[in-house]
Amino acid sequence: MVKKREPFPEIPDLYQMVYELITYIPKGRVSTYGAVAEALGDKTAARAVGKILSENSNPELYPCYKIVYSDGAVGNYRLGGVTEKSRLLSADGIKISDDGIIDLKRYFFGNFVSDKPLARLHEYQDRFMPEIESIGSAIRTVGGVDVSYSGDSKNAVAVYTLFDFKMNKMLDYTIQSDKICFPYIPSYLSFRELPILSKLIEKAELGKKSADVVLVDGNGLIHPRNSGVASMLGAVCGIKTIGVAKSLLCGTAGDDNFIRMNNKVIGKRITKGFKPVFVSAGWKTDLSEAASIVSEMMIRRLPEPLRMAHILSKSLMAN
DNA sequence: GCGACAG
DNA sequence: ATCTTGTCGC
Repeated sequence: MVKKREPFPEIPDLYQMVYELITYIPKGRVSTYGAVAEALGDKTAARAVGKILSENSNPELYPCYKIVYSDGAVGNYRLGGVTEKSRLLSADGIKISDDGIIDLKRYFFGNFVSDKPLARLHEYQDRFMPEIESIGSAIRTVGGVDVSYSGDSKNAVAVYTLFDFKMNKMLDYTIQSDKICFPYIPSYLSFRELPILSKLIEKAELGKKSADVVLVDGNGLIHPRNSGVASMLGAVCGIKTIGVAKSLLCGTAGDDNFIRMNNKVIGKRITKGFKPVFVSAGWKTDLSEAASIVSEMMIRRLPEPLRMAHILSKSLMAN
């Protein structure tokens, strides 16, 4: 099994797929957010399905009122709330009990035809193997990349800061804006942010503003399939990366601050008087040097390259 | 019932 | 990450 440098998989248009899938729910039946997510290939995307349906711009064509909670509760509806959603369902002949529950045994439809694109991405992550090794030569510069989103989450600005490692001072930065076409789904962050981030890295390299190693706002090895955005970004761009996350995606922090999953160390919790951050090796770095680089550059909670990238991208997005 | 699965 | 149409398990 080839574990690296496979071509990056095609990123599906989940928005369009969700809208099309729900048109196949027969009249008088309902489905659930989880069932639609399963048709996409991963039930954990249920919440993303909800978010996508909440942005439905054509309720005449796409009957999102037919999607209810997994316990049979009617659930939310942007255009008129639960009252309107219940009215539409009743008009289809669906009985709703006094406590607002639909009998899913009777009305449920889940037999969607789909090629399950998320399952394909999941498999790609399963095959992906991060290269973990020592950085080797001395670090002179460290970069930080972060992405900020517009209110509707359709556009984003990413910033790559270039820092002098020893001085912990910013030397330069690079900006990239882009449309965002993939929703946020836990453990699938790569597919949302890699397009904009890889463009950003390329632009920084062309401008001679790239660093020896790049801190990424997200995880590397701390990931259910050890395939966080930091690792994938490193592999795609051929750069050394380190993951720095503000909350723990998976695994458990021990008293020794190491994060373990299935008895393997996948990262480290770093606490320097602030709320902790969770560091993991991304691509062609290892945990101990990752932790020491991050720790040395922490004046505040986030290491300076990331803190500045965050501040810059947020302020640029505002304008 | 409440909290969790990066951003 | 913004500004909230989920689901499951502890």
